Amino acid sequence: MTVWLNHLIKLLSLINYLKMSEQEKPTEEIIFDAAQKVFVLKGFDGARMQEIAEEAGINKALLHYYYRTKEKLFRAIFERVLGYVIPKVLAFVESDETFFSKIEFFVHTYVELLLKNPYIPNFILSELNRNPNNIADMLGSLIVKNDAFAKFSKLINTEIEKGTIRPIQPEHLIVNMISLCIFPFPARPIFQSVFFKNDKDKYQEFLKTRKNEVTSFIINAIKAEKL
Amino acid sequence: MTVWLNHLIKLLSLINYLKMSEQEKPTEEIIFDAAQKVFVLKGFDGARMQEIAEEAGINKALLHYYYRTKEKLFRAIFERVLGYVIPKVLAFVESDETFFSKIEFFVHTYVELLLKNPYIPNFILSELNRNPNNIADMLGSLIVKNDAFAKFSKLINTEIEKGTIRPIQPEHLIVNMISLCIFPFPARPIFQSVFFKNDKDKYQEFLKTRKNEVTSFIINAIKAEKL
DNA sequence: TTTATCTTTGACCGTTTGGTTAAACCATTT
DNA sequence: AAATGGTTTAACCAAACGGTCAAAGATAAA
Repeated sequence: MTVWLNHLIKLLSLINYLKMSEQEKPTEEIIFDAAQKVFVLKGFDGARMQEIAEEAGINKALLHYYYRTKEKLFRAIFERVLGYVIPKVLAFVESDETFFSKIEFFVHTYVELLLKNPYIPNFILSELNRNPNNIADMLGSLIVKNDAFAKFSKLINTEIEKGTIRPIQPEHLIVNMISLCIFPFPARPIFQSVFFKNDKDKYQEFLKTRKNEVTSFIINAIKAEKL
Repeated sequence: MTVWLNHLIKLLSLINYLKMSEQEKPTEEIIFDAAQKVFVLKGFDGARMQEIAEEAGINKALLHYYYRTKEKLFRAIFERVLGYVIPKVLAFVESDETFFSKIEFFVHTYVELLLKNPYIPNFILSELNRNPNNIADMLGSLIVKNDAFAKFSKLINTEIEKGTIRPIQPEHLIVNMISLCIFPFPARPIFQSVFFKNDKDKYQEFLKTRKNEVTSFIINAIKAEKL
């Protein structure tokens, strides 16, 4: 009888847990999401612990209970964002068969990622400015570990030898690719107002068309001239 | 005799003024330069009025005597920076004879400008994030007034008709040109650590080589294929 | 029911922040 | 030499900030 009751209690507890994991996120995650929202929008200096607490619907003291300081909370958010973004972007090296389709894959995944998370570039850039050394090292280890750059570098040199693309320093090519993908997002307010009379939808449409435009721009820039 | 003395006094006063304008800048300018230095490096939220005062070697109250609030001081700096940067960049439209040399002119002046003022992009981007509407309007009026975009747009379409370049939407081309020039500067800490093992000099050299690399990258990307 | 542990809160603290004020300073004018 | 008006300062202020604390609530075990 007691055993039976015990099982029942455990079952009820399990049901309750499943309910919770659907509706009531654990506090730690609520805080995390709220903090990400505020930090990404306002940067470290502009964000207020009070605002994060309100966004999470909790007391300010509870923030410090889970993440002791503002700096630690920010660091956790920053690492989470990087951990989410970087693998997605590096995947292109292992992706398709031909070199040009790899480039297409890269541009498309990058731009689509930023269409869903348009504030991430500004978030990373402003933190880069606030604290260049720490972050650069952190990023570096994440990327170097994957060895994506070395792989891509080899790919490029192979294509140059094959004669499919003109000679270009791998660093230049990848910096160009990244610049073309990212920059229109943090610079959105300028381009949107100058080119599209501040029409939000038109700029959104413009960003979508860039997926194909930038791809062919890059390929045209590097492909070898026909003899 | 009195007249003679008067002249002498005025002459001495003039000498004194010339001396001053060489060595002792007027306080207002000292403040301005100090504020620019601090704001550009730390952004609006990160900058402290106390720090600006110390940088200028004056009392904090004197800041408020000349520029009543932090917001007003920042705005003055921001307008000055924009007023310095934008005309230099727009000059390319009126510059050389051929279309391709215009592009070369644009890239070279832009990159050289940023080599001298590498923190300006981050400064503008972070302010863009903090206050998109105001600034975008301000930028817009500065550029629209000059009508540079319309002129460049016409130039592009002419070249397309002539068949010297492949069809491309002017907005895409100019966004690409700007992205390629600017982005490596605010993203410096990443690229420098990932590609150059944090070697400052090597990255500086890399940025210099971009002047030619980016120019030919763009031209290759848009020039029409030979039949 | 009691006990022990984890979670949550309101009230509070010391510091820093942007901004003010009244008085001192200083060069001209009268 | 006295008055004037712009400049500079030390001292000060209220508000906002990140962070702490003791106590109340909740939860599950003994």
